[in-house]
Amino acid sequence: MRHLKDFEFIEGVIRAGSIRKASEDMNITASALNRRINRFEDEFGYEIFERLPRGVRLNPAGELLLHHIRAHRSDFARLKSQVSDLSGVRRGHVSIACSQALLPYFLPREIARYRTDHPGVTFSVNARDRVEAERELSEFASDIALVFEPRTMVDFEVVCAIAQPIHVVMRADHPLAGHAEIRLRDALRYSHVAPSEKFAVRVLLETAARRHVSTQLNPLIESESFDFMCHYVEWEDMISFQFPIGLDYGQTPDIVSRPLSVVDVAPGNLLLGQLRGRTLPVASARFMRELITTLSALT
Amino acid sequence: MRHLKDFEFIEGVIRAGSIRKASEDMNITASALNRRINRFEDEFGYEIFERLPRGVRLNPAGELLLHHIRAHRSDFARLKSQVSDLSGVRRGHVSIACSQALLPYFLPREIARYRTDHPGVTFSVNARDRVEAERELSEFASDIALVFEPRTMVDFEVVCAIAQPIHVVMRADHPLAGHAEIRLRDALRYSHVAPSEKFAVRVLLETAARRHVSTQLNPLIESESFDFMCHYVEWEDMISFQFPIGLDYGQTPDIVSRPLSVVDVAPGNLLLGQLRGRTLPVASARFMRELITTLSALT
DNA sequence: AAAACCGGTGCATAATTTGCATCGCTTGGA
DNA sequence: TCCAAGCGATGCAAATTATGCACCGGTTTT
Repeated sequence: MRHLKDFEFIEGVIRAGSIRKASEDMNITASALNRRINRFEDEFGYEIFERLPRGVRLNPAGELLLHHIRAHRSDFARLKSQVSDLSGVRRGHVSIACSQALLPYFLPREIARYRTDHPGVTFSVNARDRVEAERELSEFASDIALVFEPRTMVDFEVVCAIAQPIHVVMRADHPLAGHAEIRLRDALRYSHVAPSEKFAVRVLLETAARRHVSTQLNPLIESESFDFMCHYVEWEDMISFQFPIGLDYGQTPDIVSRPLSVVDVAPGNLLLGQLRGRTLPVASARFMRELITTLSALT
Repeated sequence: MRHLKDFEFIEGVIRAGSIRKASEDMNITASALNRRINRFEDEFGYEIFERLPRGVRLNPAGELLLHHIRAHRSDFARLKSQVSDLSGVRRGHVSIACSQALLPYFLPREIARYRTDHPGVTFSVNARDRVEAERELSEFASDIALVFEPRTMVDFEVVCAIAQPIHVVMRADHPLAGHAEIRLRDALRYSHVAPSEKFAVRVLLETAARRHVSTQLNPLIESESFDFMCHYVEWEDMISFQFPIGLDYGQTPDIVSRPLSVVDVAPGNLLLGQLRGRTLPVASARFMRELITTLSALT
């Protein structure tokens, strides 16, 4: 696409950090690339790079331009997908940044169902924590985010929210398995594994535990992988924590989950969101609509 | 701006309706222009024009592209105004489509006040009816619309709404001037002028009148100019109708206005709006914020 | 003090774009 | 029915523009 050439070169220079390095990456001489950059700045009316002794760096105007470039590129992709939709082709791409809990059961099921109707639509799905997810949205690297309790919310437009109480995951023969609902102080008496503070589960548990001096988290094992933690309890008699949407009901009979009492621990909010004010590509918008339907039915 | 060249040519062709005509307008040969269009369609992957015997016309894909072009151009202008804002220059342009009622008093006062703080900001202000206003927004021809009761609302995002009861405008010695509030059936007993059905005032009056068989509008004079109508009552003893925001309180002592009873006639909604989902240029966004403040204080 | 990078520039060359002439086609009026 | 007018497409040479190469002056690193 001809009119995006300059933008591509600019992004290349940003990535490489210097015009010379970028020129090697992009099959062009440094002098030609240099002239393109200079010409663009001339026409644009403002410098977008600071010239440093060891290369170049975006100045504030350049940061704004970079955001514009990304927005424009994504807009153009959306335009193309709209146009190809006109010609009856059901194509497109959906990129999702999500919490780990959605990876094993929820999203595979949703995506597979969606793809039976839209086999031409491709997906990229990546686990991101709540900070990364928002950054990806604002860089147009992901269309849709589905995360628990995103931390900063300026660019994150919440499209749908559902509450998920934290569940205790344990072997079926665990003493707590008899309860329909588990009190936090009971749970914490047993050996437990827990995720790091990066994750909403841990934050919610700590917040709840701090309400009473007697309750306190003492995870014997910390991990960043919920997959690991939930499987660990199969091998050593411990309890783990996870949101129910990340649990596979009835698939593994020797592992069970029971909700923590919401009296003790506030439920986590699973938030479906996108970049504020952005119009999503058709495929993403359609898939998001499906997600909203499914999530709404969960409550 | 180099990367917009193709877009400019495409818009030129759309305007002219044929490549040859457009080529005359734009200092280029028909053959060169033809090749640019063809090359663009090649790279874009889809035809955007239907070739007709007497010229070319946009196909549906082209319509989408046109919207993208307009959005991109406006985005780029916004980017520039953001960048010039960085360098401390308070510049920019605000374009407004509004109902007639706002032209004589409200907007001049608002704009003048705004410009004392931002002397670098320029304005364009045009009277548009409620259908035209929305079209201008969606074509990026105006940033802000301020109209009574816009008819179709798909692309119109309401940012602020205030209710305005219709006022009766008359000479100070008119019998009705003694009432603090006027009943519709009383008003319609007197000779009156009225705007055409294009205007919200007329629609609201007709709707109200239809509630009783006895009340009926019989305008002796119809006009599309509220300015004309409100001044006419100075010369012949009639009554006219207008929203209070279009009236100049206390400036002309021999002309007075009194509200129609809201029991009889529903108030008109003055709606401040923009194109749905659009991020306005900085200057427009700031001015809109001012408008919201002023309008909110009116209620 | 020298080597390694960096962005910028003059100049010849390569690549692209343009203008001109012309083709084939459809349409509207004599 | 035919012909002129208007349209988009295209081959080819000229003009314009971008590129590559060699090199400059500067700063940082060694």
